[in-house]
Amino acid sequence: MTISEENYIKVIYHLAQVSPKGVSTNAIAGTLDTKASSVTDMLKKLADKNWVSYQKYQGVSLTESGLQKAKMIVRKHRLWEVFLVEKLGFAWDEVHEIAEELEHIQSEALISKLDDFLGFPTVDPHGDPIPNAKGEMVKEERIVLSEAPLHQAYRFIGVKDSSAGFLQYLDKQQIALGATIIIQEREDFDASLSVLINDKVLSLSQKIAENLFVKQG
Amino acid sequence: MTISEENYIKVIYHLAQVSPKGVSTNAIAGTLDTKASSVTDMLKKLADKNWVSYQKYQGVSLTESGLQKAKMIVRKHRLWEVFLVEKLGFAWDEVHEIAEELEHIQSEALISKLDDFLGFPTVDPHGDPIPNAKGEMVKEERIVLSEAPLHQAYRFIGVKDSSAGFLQYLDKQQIALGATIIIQEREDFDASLSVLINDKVLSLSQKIAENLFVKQG
DNA sequence: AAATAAATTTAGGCAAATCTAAAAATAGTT
DNA sequence: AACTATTTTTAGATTTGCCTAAATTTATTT
Ligand SMILES: [Mn+2]
Ligand SMILES: [Mn+2]
Ligand SMILES: [Mn+2]
Ligand SMILES: [Mn+2]
Repeated sequence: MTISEENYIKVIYHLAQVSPKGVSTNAIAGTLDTKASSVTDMLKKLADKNWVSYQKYQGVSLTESGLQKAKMIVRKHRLWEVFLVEKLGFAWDEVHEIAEELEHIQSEALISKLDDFLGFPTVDPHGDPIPNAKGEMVKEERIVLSEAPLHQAYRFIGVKDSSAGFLQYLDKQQIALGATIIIQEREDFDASLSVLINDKVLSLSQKIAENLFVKQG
Repeated sequence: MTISEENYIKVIYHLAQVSPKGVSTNAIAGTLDTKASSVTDMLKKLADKNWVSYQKYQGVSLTESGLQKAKMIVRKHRLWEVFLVEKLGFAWDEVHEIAEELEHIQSEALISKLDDFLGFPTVDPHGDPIPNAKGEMVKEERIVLSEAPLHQAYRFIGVKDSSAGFLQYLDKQQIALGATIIIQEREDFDASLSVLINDKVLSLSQKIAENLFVKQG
């Protein structure tokens, strides 16, 4: 499998979370910053190799073997992210691009030993689940803060947007994974929230709140 | 710089250690397991980018900037090898191929943090020196055991051949880096050696002895 | 100094991954 | 239902890295 094929498979996997019926050519092109015609070419190739099922004009979805491939790439990506943050001391907003390269290193033995070295982590630095060697992962029950009821204690367990900009904003506000959040008030006008985060009062715009995953307790 | 270009530059660097006047097209083709005509194509490209100086039929040598590039690739290769052995628990005969891929990961910050994490090692698991961020490395004074005088105490500090086969042979004989070696006798007939390694008697063929780097003391 | 052998380069081609421009299919809108 | 806009695919090129076969240059023998 080439690096390019792997990148396509992974993008289709991620986009399929939102569009389970079929991922569009344009959506893939947008994510990979390439042209729709290039995507069409690649989809034919991926279909030939039986990693996606594809019918002209109808979008694609991963086959069982494509799904398995995708999960292994995601597994590698997230394990490397844990390594970069936990062992090398990178900040959580610095690791994505590097992991984007590291995820393509082939060796099975390497990933298995890395997993062991890291203590078999179940989530990456952004709160995303890490598939195990079989592709299984626990999908933690989680909701976005913007839709959570008031006056309940939540724990901040993941980000929806993991762009450097957003992560740096959270750093600046000292909002870190694991923080306790209680919504005190939701403004009718702009849906912004007044929250208590680790006992400090903060105001969060709707844009921010809908990118924070929380769970009860 | 593409992965292919990096592989060529690194091979030219290694071959130049043995042929400082100029590396031949065939030597490169042999090492990279590719055809001479492909090498010629690439040499033109590398010359255009000023990483090698190349004249038809006369072989190539690295330019100053090519040499610097080569050292950085070697640096990455050897640092990753240290990581794989010291942190992940790979054996010294298992790491070369994996490092062959890892050496192409781009991030400067990654290598700098990895170097720090590993405690700024100066040699890799095979005893080869690791260039620092500026490309400087200490070249330890060393000789091959096959040419060393009798009855002196040497320390085993590196291998000339670092193929898995040779390394596994050394493992089997329990000859590890750092071992003390004293030559007791050299056979006239086949130049084989009778040696004392960590106080155990062993017989080494010339083929073995000429692939062991040692230093006095 | 020829003749032969070996090394190297050139010529022409191929596959992967991309692009632009044009054509075709689908979706949305009067 | 017909028209328009959007999405997607096709056609034709380009670049990179590689190949085979043939030509050329350099090295080695007679
Ligand atoms: Mn990637
Ligand atoms: Mn992540
Ligand atoms: Mn390599
Ligand atoms: Mn090594």
